[in-house]
Amino acid sequence: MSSTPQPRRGNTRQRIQDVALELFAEQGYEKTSLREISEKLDVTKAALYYHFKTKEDILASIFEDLNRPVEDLIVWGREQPRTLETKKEILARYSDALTKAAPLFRFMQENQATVRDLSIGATIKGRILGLVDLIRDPEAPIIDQVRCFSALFTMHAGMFALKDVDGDPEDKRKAVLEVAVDLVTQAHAPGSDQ
Amino acid sequence: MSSTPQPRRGNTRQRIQDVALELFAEQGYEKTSLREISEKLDVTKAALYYHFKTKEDILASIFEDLNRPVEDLIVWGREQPRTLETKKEILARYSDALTKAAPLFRFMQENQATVRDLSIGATIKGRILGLVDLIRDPEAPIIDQVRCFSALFTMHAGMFALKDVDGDPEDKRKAVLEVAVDLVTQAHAPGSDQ
Amino acid sequence: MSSTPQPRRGNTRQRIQDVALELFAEQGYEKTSLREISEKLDVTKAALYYHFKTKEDILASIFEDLNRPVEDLIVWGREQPRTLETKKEILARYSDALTKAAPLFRFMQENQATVRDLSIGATIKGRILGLVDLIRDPEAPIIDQVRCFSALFTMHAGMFALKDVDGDPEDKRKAVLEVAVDLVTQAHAPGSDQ
Amino acid sequence: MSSTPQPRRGNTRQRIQDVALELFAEQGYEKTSLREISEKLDVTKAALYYHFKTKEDILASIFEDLNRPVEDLIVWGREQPRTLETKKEILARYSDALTKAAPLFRFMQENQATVRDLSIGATIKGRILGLVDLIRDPEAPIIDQVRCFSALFTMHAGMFALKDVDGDPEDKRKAVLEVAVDLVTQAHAPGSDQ
DNA sequence: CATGAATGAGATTTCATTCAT
DNA sequence: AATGAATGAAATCTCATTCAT
Repeated sequence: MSSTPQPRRGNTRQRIQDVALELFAEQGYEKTSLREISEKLDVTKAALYYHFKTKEDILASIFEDLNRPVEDLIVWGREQPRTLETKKEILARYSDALTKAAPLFRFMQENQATVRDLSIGATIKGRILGLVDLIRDPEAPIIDQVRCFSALFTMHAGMFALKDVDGDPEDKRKAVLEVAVDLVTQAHAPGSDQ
Repeated sequence: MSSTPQPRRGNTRQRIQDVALELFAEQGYEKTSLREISEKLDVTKAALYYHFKTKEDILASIFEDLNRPVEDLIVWGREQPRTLETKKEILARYSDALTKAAPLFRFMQENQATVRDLSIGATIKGRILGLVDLIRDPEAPIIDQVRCFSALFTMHAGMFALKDVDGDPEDKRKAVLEVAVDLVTQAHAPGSDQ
Repeated sequence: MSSTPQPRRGNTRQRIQDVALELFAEQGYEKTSLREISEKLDVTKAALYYHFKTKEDILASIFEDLNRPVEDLIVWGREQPRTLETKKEILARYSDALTKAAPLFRFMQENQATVRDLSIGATIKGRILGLVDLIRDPEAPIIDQVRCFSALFTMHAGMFALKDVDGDPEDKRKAVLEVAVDLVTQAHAPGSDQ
Repeated sequence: MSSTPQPRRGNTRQRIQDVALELFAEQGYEKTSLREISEKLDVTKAALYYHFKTKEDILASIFEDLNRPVEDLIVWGREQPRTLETKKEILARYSDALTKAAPLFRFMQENQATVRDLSIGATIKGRILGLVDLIRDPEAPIIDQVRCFSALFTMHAGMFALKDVDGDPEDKRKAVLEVAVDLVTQAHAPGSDQ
């Protein structure tokens, strides 16, 4: 006896987030239906709505949880002197954050159009600009500003685009970080483009 | 009479592609419905099906048309000697191609998850790898390979992410190209990371 | 052969309105689902959406069609001299209109709370006030204004509440009209309440 | 300590009824969800189920409580001689009852379709017929019976429809009552319509 | 006296697609 | 070259209700 009624554990909310992120990252936000999520969790769709107000809310909650380190990083960065050393440290920490929440960032990378007009869209844009502003100098020549953007793109895209290149993941991560650091270093040097 | 230049005559197919691309780029592929497209064109949904077999087919046809220059570029590139000069030329031509079909590439950039499992997904991946392989050396140290990827990411993302930075678009384009060229140049130099 | 595919006649829109009104009047607006309507018509739910944008739109279209006579009556009434004779004629014509579109008016009578915050709510309120203003004199003593309201309520409610009283429907209709006429006559007489 | 008059103590049942009636009257029965009620009370939905068996039961309990005076009135009326004086008194008392439980009666007025097939539907119909039977004479000409119905409709609808007419509420109430009394007086007079 | 967690049923709506005309 | 009418499948979401604790 007591076969079917599984012991409703208190971690359902977390499990929803986990499964949702997994599917969102795999298939995209719109192609992932709540039915799919609930079936994978073996609960009803309505159960999702007990824990989250909307589908969008599920994503928002995931983002808020997993993006915290980046937020903290920005806050930290703003308090530091704007030296090259600081910038390198920021890149290093960011690389770390990206790696730790890889599925979220992969998702954001691959679903920009979708995410753009979700409620988190504005937030995300803000975070990215916040980051860029820690490493670029708005007075610098355009090319140096591009280098700073490029450093971030490289880290973002590098995480996922290098899957097909073989080599140890940690090595690849370091290589990506190094390229980013190079770019920022060049951008930081005065008269960098002569 | 009939001085109003009734612009429908055989060009419906083209108009569908134009409107579709505009909406796909603006809102994303899934959030753009055939109803929306047909309403903007002032035809019925069924008319779309006279010209295209499926929604996906509309996108595929757009891609095929607008991506041709890139395809040609790859073919051309393969016939050239693998010198730094060639690589620079490829980047320059690619920059040009990206600019000329900006909405398409913006769309691809922002809808990766969607595009990935559409029929064009594999094609796209192939094109990108084809491009990368024109400029990177698979025997080179990982960091140089990353630089090559980075050069391409920079051009892709640079097109759209720099909208908020002020400055003349053509200047920005040149700056982006220069950064990409720098990256490839560094990657090309033997012993680039010592 | 040719058994199932019924010859899609061009009157589906009308049939939807008919069935919808019938069910709305019988069960109320909210308790009538689109599933129910479509099943009774032997079409799919989606077919309803080909003809109407929303559930509310179905009701609105019914209202617009069937309420036209009342609208015309108000227009007509406004052009007449504000004599007792005119008022009597208005009541007579209104009684007629109510009878001819009985299900609609029964529905409105019994679903006031629902209808109130549908898009037609404001319209309906306007029509009723338009009617009242044809027969009451805003300068008259309150009691006479009440008599005018009462005349209208009587006709509205009388239509449906008298079902249980036996007698010929046409006789009942005449009796209701007569009571309404009496009320308005009393209200019209100067010094009616001494 | 404990000076703040913690108002929850055994009165939850009452508070549920109050809030429920308020929302039912404002928005209608179906458009008011138990979630809404419980949120407004700052308790959980499950708490409602501790006090009431079903949503319908909440309404039924409200009705039973607030309709008692009407019930008593009917009982009292049945013991009185069927004189005009008695009828007038009944109308006066009914007017009073309607005013005292205005939200309930407004609710019933505006949600007839809903209430009709709830369990209280039959009860309500019974009460109304009970009232009508105190003032009409089933042997009288139809027109006089209509006058009696009309007197009641007038009181019911008058309560809410006159909101837009300006004037002191108590004055309006008296005017409505007077019209009703007039109607019943006319109905009572033998040979009233010659 | 009440909550936290969940369910089953069902609602409205949207979409890509089809096909006779 | 295109339309009018419809469909089947699915999506998101809401609701009244239950029950162990």
